[in-house]
Amino acid sequence: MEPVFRALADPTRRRILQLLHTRQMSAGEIAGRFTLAKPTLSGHLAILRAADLVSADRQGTSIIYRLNLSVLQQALLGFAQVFGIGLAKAPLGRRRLRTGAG
Amino acid sequence: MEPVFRALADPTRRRILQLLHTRQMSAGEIAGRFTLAKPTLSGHLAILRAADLVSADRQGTSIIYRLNLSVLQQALLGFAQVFGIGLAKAPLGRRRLRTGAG
DNA sequence: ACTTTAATTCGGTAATTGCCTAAATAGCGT
DNA sequence: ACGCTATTTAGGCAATTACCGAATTAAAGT
Repeated sequence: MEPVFRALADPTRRRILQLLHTRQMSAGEIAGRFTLAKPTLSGHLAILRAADLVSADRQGTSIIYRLNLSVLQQALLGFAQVFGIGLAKAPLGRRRLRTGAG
Repeated sequence: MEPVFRALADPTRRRILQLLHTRQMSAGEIAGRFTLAKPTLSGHLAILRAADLVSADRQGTSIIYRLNLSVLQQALLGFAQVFGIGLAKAPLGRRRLRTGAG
């Protein structure tokens, strides 16, 4: 929980999570969405990995990152509960995917 | 939202919010719950104020801090919604207050 | 084995953070 | 105005953070 909140503190890392919520993505593809250098993004991804907010799997020369939504949910839930804020999984199915070129 | 997540990153500040959820409290009383120096706590409170997570009202020589629960709720809601996580206000009424000496 | 592509690790820098003690500010009672 | 209590501001220090370019590691194709 501590590393999760620490990870969420940075806006770049929150954007990465949002990006990975739409679909899984390679490190390079993620880096391409930002104006930061790749080593910088790699560092952010390492922090997200340490917080278990994302998982990484090598696929050829690429490393594919995906969001661990349940970890994020659990962290938000645990925190929100302390304040009597209820938190519930959304009805199944994500936001509609965009078709065509992004 | 940015300053809120930045504020939530520190465990001391999260504990302060939890403390203020049970009841409002003076700066000194808050400081008494921690082993940190008062100026350090004062700094944390300033950050929470800047994020609008707490409000401060002078009452005599004391300054009474109270939690802005709705701001916390809104921040968590806004963030959670992006991930399709629903978040709802709890049924009215806080955690039972402790009677007697604390 | 060499090259290409993809990502990380290394080494270093500027800015921020969290902490402290000492000093200043603010209100209240005398 | 003086002293007491409560809190913040100021000044400084060590640790962490976010960033970069250069070098390294890893996998796959030639």
